[in-house]
Amino acid sequence: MKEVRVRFAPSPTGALHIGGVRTALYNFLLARKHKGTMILRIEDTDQNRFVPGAEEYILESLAWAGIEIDEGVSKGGPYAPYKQSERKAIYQKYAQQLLNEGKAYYAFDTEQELEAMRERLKSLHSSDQQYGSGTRMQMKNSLTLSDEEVKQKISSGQPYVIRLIVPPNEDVKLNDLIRGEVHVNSSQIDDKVLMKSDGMPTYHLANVVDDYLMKISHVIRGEEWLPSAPLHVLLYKFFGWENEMPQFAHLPLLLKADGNGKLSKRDADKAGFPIFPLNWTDPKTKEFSTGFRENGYLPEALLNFLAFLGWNPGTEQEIFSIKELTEAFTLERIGKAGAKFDIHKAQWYNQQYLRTKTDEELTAYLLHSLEKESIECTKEKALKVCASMKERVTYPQDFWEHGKFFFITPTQFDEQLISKKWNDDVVKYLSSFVDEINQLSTIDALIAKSTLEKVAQTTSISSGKIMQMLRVALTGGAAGPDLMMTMEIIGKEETCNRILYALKNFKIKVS
RNA sequence: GGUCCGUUCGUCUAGGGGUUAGGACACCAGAUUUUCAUUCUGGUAACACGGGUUCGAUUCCCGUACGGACUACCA
Repeated sequence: MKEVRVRFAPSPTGALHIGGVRTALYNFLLARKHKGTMILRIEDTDQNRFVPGAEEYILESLAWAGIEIDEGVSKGGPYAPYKQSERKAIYQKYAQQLLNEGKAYYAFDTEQELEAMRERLKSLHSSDQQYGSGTRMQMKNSLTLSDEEVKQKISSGQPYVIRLIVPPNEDVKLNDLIRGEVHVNSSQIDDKVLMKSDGMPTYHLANVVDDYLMKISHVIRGEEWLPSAPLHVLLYKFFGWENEMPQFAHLPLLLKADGNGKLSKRDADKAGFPIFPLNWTDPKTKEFSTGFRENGYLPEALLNFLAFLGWNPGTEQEIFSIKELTEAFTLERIGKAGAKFDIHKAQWYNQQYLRTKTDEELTAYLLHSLEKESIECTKEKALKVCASMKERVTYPQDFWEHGKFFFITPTQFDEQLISKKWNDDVVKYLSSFVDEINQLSTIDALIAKSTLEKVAQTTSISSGKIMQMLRVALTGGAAGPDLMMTMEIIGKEETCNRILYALKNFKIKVS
C-alpha cells in the first residue's frame, strides 16, 4: 500500500458540525493506523460565506477532541500553503491547461440568462435541465463566440467563468471503498464551473488539484459528495492523473434522532443537546450555541461515541481508547446507512469514561467548579466528595451541581416529602441523635452509623423510617450519596446545625 | 421531477442461504442499598413489502414502498 495521506478539508463558514468531527476522526484513525499523514486543508474559496473566527474554531475543536494534525494550516508542510484562497495561481494554471487542451471553455452567460435557460428546459419537461452537451451550443461562451469576441469580452473586463466540457453518454465508474462500484452516465453531469468570475476556483477544481498535488491517498468525506464524485473522476482523467487518483470513501450521514432527515442544529436545540464541539457565537447573527466541551463531554468519550456511529469493530467491545480505535479501525467496516444521533448513548459513554478517572483527576473537576463559585475547599474534602459521588455522575460538573450541599447549607427542602414523612417519631429520633452527636468530639462515617444504631435502640424506632428525613434535613433533597459519609464530610457542627434547623422549622402535617 | 445512495429491535449495530437472529444504549421488572445511582438477574423488542433463484431466503437477484443526498459562479 502506498503511503497513506488523508485530509480533512472543512470550509470556514461557521462552527464545525459534529458530523465534521466524525469525518475528521475517521481520517485521523486511518492515518494513524497506517502511520500515515493527517492533513488539514481549509477550503475557503467562497468569499461570500467566509465567517471570521471559524478557522480558529475548527483548529481549537480538533485540538480539544484530540484529533492531531500532522500537516496543514497552522502546522505547515511540504505542500504549503494549505489554505485554498492562497493557492489561486495554482488553480488558474490548471484551468488554463484545460482551456488550452480544449477541455474547458469560457462562459459569459449572466445569471438571468442561465435562469432563462433552465426555465425554458423546464417548460419543455426536459429531464436534463443543465448547462451541458445539450445546451452549451446555445449559450454565450467561447464555443459559440468567435475568438475575437471572446478576447474582446475578456479584455473589456466582462465577467466570465471557466466551465468543463463534459462529454456526453460516457460511463463514469467510481470505486467507493464503502459503497462498491458506482456508475454514472456522464450525460447526467453538467458542464461544471471550474473557475468562478471572481477568479476563485470552485470546490470541484480545487479539491481535485489539491488532492493530486498533496498526494492524497484516500478521500474520506460525507455522502453529500457522492453525486459529484464522478465529476471528480472525470477531472482526474482530463488532467491525466488517473493513476494517482485517490481512493474514495463516502461516509453515511448523521441523522436526527427522531423522524427523518439529517441532523441539524435546530433538532439538537429542540432535544437539548449540543451539535458543535465548542461553544460558538455566530458573529453575524450573534446566535449562541453550546458545545460538547462546555456541556461536560469528555473528548475521549465523544470520540468513542462518534466512532461507533457508522462504524464498528465486529466484536462486542464498546469502550475503545483512541489507541485501540486506531488499531481496530478499517474503512471496510464502515456501514452504508445513515446513523441517527442518539444523545443517550453519548451520555452513557461519558459516564463510563468519567468512571475510569482516578479520584485525584475527578477532584480537579470539582475544584474547578468551586473556584468559579469562589468556594474554598481542601484537597482532602474534595477527594472525599468526589469519591462519594463518583458512581452517580454523568458530567464533570455534576460533582458541584449535585453536591452543593457539601459546601452550602441547604435552604430549599423537598416539601412534598417532608409533609408526607415528617412525624413525631422522626422528631423524637433526630432530637436524640443530635444529643448523642453533640457529646462526641468529632464524627466520621463509622461513628455516625453506630450512633444511628444506638439511637434506634434507645428510641425503639427503626432507623429505616427516619433516614429519608435525615437526608432531607442534611441535603435538602431526597436522593444523594451515602449519608454517613455526608455527615463525615460536612462535619459534626454542620450536621447538628442542619438537624436542629429541621427540628425547628419542618412542620408535622396535621391531618 | 431527474440522478445517485440506502433500509436488521425505539436507537447504534453483529450476522449471513438452514441461527432460539447476537451485543450495547434506552425502556420495564426483580434483587442489593439509608435514598438516588452503581452492581447483579431477568424481560419486552427487529430482518420494510412483493416477486423470483433455491430443497430452503432475513441473507443472492429484480421490482415496489419509504427515507436520504445531490440537482449553484456553496462547500
